Amino acid sequence: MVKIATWNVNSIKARLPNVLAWLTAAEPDVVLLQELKCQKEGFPRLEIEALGYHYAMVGQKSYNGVAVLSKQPLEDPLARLPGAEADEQARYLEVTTFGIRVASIYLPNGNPPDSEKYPYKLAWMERLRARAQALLASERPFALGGDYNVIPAAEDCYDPAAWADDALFLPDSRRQFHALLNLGLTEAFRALHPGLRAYSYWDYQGAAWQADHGIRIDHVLLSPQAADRLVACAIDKSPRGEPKASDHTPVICELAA
DNA sequence: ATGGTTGCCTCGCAA
Repeated sequence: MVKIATWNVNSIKARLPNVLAWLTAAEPDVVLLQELKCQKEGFPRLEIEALGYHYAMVGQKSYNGVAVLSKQPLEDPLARLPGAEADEQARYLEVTTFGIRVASIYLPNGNPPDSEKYPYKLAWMERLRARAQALLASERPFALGGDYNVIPAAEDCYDPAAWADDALFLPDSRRQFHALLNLGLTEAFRALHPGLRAYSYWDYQGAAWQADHGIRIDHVLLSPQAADRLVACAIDKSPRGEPKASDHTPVICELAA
């Protein structure tokens, strides 16, 4: 069994005690982290390695930044999403571990939709689709996990009307997300829990956590060869209720060995 | 009701 988790930690430095406590309790084999908000030298590698994890990361000052932690070594890192060589935003890291190709994804937020940020988001999603297509041709198991900044459907949102004009829920965002799935990928949580209302993000503002005003935007997409091994997928709400929590909580899936 | 929360490390921006 391989336990793969994804978690947007909203600053690895601010979140370090929470992250270390959760790794110790949940014991995931592979962890995809997003929004590190630091460069390589600021990454708390000693503390992570002390828990038995190898790691790879791509950093950026103050914004973005993604990492992969694994109980086994990481091979063949790809530190950027192909298709825009001038793009300096640290939002993509792909490695091989446990014999599985995994990517940690921090998809652009895209707000406000009338700014240049929205076309950047859609173009980034098109690049991701092209990358997924190339990976599918390998016919090997892979998992693309992270903060997709997309609410796939109305049932993934406490109040769809409140999000109607948001870049996370606009039709073009959802269309592009479903185009990705339609390549033949399996969205692990929804595949195992059709119709279940569950969220992975609650805004810091307006007591959203206490009111359960959440959205489900953190996803793990599996290739057919990985989906055949999928035995469980869950959202672990407990870290969101801790002091100094990230606004996101981990999503975990288990693949048979 | 144009509010409110968090993190970065600037005096605003991004989420």
